[in-house]
Amino acid sequence: MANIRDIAKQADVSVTTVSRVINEHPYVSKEKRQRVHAAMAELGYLRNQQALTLSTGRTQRFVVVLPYMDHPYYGLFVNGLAKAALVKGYRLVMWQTEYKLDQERQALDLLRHREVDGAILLSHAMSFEELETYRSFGPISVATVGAPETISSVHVDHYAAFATGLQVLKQGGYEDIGIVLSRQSSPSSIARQRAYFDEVASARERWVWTGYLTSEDGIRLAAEFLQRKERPRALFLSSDYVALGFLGEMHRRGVRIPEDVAILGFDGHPISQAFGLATMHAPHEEIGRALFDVTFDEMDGGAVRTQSLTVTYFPGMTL
Amino acid sequence: MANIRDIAKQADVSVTTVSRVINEHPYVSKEKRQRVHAAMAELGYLRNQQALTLSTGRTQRFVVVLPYMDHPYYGLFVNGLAKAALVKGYRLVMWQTEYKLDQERQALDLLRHREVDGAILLSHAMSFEELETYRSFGPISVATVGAPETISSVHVDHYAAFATGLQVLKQGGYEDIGIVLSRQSSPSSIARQRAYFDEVASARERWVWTGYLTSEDGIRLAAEFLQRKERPRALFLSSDYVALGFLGEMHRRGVRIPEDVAILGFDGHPISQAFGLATMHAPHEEIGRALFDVTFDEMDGGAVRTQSLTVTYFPGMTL
DNA sequence: GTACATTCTGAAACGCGTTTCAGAGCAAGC
DNA sequence: GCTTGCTCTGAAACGCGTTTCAGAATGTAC
Repeated sequence: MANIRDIAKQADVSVTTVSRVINEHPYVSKEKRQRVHAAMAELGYLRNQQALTLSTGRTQRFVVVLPYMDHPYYGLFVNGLAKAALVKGYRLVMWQTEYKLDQERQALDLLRHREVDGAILLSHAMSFEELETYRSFGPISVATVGAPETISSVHVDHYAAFATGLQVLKQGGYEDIGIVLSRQSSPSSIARQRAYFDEVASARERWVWTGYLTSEDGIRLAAEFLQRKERPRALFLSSDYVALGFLGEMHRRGVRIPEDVAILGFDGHPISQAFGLATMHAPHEEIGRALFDVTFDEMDGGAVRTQSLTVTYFPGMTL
Repeated sequence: MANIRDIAKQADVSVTTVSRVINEHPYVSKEKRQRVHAAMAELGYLRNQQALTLSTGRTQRFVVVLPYMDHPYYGLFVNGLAKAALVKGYRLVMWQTEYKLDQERQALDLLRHREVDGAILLSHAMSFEELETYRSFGPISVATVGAPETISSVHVDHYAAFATGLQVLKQGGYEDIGIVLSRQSSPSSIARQRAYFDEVASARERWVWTGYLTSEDGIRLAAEFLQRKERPRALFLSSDYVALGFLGEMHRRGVRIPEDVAILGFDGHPISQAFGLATMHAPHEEIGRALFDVTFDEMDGGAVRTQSLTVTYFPGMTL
């Protein structure tokens, strides 16, 4: 493995000159430039990224923190992140946390130890107070709501999104509406529930289901839903995968959708289209892209930004 | 940001001693050890991972190469990879290629430039001959079949898996069977098609559909399938997501499954269960885990390994 | 008392590219 | 002819932790 000093010796120039050639600095004579190029070709020179990183203090990496790698929901964001990272020549280090605090801390320690230039959290269990303690080590951006002003955020306006979805249901003639949320105490769930109570007259505490994340949870929900004596006429589920699990299981049990119960999903996964699931399409890929860009800009002294994106209703046959 | 030399000065010892304390080398007197610990605490010392990497030549990172981040199929592998990486304190750098050769080359250049210690390819367009040229820069493992003996491989035995699936269909009384594959020229597709021609008497070239990867492709397939005058009685699809897209769209069009056409999927995604899709469950997470381990072991002088895992039939209501 | 082993310590070199600084050579401007 | 400014060059320092090597101090064995 030839290094920059070997090249210098071979081309009979200084290491400085070699470095200048590599970085296309103008002040190198044509002749020496050629000698250096020849030497690099001859010895098969490859720049050592580690040394570069140590020298410049830039790793060209961001850590992406997310609870589950195998939930398609995060794939949408990561796709956007990856595309934006490619443009800027950045690498993404993925960190799966399963919402465990020590895992989130480990991920953020990458920032403290200068292993990455910034951190992007798609979802997190950590409080913003604690998250802020890492802020001095580099830019931090989140896809969640409620971030303090030191932390950039690009997110769906969950309150507005849920309000819109509920209006769609109301306009469809549904009055008794239940909602299905993911983690009970997450800021997004809180905003969604707030919209529910504000928007729906018949809203009741017991028609709020929490703790549903996956299609398996959707299957479980179907059983639980049918056990209730009194049931809402429509369900607004905060995840397409839960909605699809619910839909499939209801179907299997011979329950008609939307005649017996109407459902509206959330996210806009491609697979939802196949089953005619009505859903609120959220721009997750776009958020991923924007999260990367804001983190990148902040690294170069850009301002902390908060951006709130809106969702669009995608009609389907389930309501 | 205090460095090791600052600590040395503060504790009035040499940098060597500080390094020894950090690495828990036994030959440090109790007293100096305490002084060093005190100095580290006082100055808030954090070890610079970059310097460590430059010095040891180990990055503690692998690059994971995959075509699409947002296809749930890869999530299954990555989940296994992430779990194994966590155990060994390794980081995963994700590289999305969209099957573009230049992207795959860029990813492997990380290996050449010593930005990562190894490369794990979940799927790739690159030939094994070209892939082998990167082998001298570090361990390379693939989840695909047909790797040369210098490259580790952990994969599903696609021939056996497809043969088993076809036998399941035959035992179900289906004689006219069609197959739906992903990329036409991929080694796995070739093995699958081979199993098809070997196993099914009525196998015909025109009942092989190729180029179907996503649920959207599955929707498209439904339309194409119904346009055919002559049709097989059963379809074996090499991806659950294609199968689900197909299933949903057929349903929408009023085609009965399995009465009009039976379907068998492949992968064993959780969502398939919700729709009662019969499928061949492949141990993708397990493969991810094994891929990490084999790459890791190879880095420490372990042997190149080839491991072939089998799939299991998961019954459903679609055949 | 001598020989050898063990424990402890630190200076210096190493991994490798970038950056700063000082200086030389040469051309243009007055 | 002299000053100013640009072009070009390289030595040395820097980022920071690890490792090698030499040496000192102390303990144990015969």
